[in-house]
Amino acid sequence: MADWITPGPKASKDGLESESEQAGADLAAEHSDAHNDEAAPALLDGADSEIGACACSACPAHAFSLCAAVDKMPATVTPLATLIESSAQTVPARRLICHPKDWSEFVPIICQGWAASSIILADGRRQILSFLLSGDLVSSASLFGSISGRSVEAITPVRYRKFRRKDIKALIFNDPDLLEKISRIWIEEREQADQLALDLGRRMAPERIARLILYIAEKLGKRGMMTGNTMFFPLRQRHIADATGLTPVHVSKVLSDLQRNGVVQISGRSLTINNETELRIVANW
Amino acid sequence: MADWITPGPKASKDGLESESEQAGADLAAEHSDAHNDEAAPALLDGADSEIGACACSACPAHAFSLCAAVDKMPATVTPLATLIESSAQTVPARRLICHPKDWSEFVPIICQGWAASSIILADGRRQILSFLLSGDLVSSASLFGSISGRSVEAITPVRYRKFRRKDIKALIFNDPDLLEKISRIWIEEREQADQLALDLGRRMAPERIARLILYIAEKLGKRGMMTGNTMFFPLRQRHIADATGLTPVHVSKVLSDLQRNGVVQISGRSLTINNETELRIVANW
DNA sequence: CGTGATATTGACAGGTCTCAAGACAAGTGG
DNA sequence: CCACTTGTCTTGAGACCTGTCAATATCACG
Repeated sequence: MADWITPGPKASKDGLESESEQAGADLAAEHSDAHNDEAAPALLDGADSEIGACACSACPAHAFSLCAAVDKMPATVTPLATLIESSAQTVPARRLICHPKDWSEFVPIICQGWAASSIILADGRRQILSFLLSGDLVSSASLFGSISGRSVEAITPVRYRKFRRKDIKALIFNDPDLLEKISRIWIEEREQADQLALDLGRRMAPERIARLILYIAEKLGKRGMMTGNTMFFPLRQRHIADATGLTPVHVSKVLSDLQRNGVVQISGRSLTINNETELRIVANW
Repeated sequence: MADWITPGPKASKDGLESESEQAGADLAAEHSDAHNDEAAPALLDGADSEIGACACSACPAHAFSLCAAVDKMPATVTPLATLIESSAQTVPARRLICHPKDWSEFVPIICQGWAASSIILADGRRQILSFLLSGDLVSSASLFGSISGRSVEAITPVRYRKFRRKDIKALIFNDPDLLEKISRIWIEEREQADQLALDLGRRMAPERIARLILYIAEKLGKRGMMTGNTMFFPLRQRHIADATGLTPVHVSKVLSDLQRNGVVQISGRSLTINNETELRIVANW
């Protein structure tokens, strides 16, 4: 054995194995609905109705996502029914939406709720690569080929769809407009991956956390999901830790600092940016 | 000011501003040539000859890269001459190939030598996102739109080309085979970006460095640029530091450990993996 | 021989991790 | 209604990994 190398940090023992529902899951759903009140409530409970009609027209992120293009597609090209593995499925919080080995044929798209895409090592270390909101693909790369080793976990209760990659791919290759749109998503995704590497490699803990908050606020803002400086914020400190390469304990200390100094305020599952200027200074943004 | 936050680490003072040639640049070129002896030497000095003929046919990474497709393209689609901004250019080591604001119109491709693609902050902190070898694009995303804030720096003397994005893009959109090939590059790139985030966020220094060495060895192996367990290794410890999110001082200590324990051996600009099993244990690979 | 870049080494400091204990909220079963 | 569990958050003490600073050596180069 390599006993002269320094041992790695112990993996967090907060496993994913528990199937019990988390506290606050209902609150999360409620809050999420409050922000997406244009979604037809009928679609939420009767998940398996209407295979033919794409529910994406009710998706708040309609304009950003692939669903829009699928929606506009004349059914003559490919019958829509074959594009959709099943109608939207709903899973409770903390459930895995995609297992690391589950990428062979289908591409999931988040319809509603928050999810996290991450890599999990055998020893339990985990790195969250991105948070997914309504209309988000896990990665645009997943449209073209199976990506391995990625897990997708629901943070709030999540409604999602799975598309058959083969069909989606054919659709994209035959539609220059769609391809153009995908390539823009691709560039944006690449940009975000680069920034993540920069954050993890070269920034201190308060900087990383402040940037994560600002990034999420911006993302929510684009979807009209900010009310003033307040946003629905279902992330556990463990999620923040796994996204920023820190430990939950340290995240707690940094967030306490931020709140003690009146920069942000977190209560329940909502976060308010009280002093955006200061937050940007901390974030070096 | 935010005097209650912990200050960030001082940026490394090893700036890029110096224009003097580094020691060992010629050695690097020599060595590189030794590994790429199938490249016609005439192309190396007479860089501006033969605009019409694509020199990529001599590129050792021919099969991996976009150049192959461009090469096969019938000239009737787009005259090759218009695809190429200028014939291959050669820059000495430590020169910037692409400035952060220089991505408006052209896409660089490395023909020969080693380069590093990185993000550099105003305070000097730098994160290397990838090392580029012959045939490598900086990022496949750059084919579709300008990416901002990325710098590309020559590590050895580098020969490269710039393609006009508009033309390349048209080429790709009209050739399904090429698009398929690009999408495979994309997936691979995404995979590597994910692994980088995992490395930076969740691995210890020896793990990161060992993985970097193994990754480079694998990359060189695919190009037939390994001789046994020995490879040309022009990276300065500063490059390793900037790629792994560490400081040059700490990289030196970890590498010293690795060499003291007979895992690897570095002399001059070449690196030998003496004990691959042990290196993989350290790398957790 | 002075200069600049690089690499090595040691002492020290500091950011983050580990471990532990406790508080709190929510759900469960008695 | 009350124990009990589970998950989350907070706080403190101490350890450790890595960064900072400094001195020195080497090498290439002009």
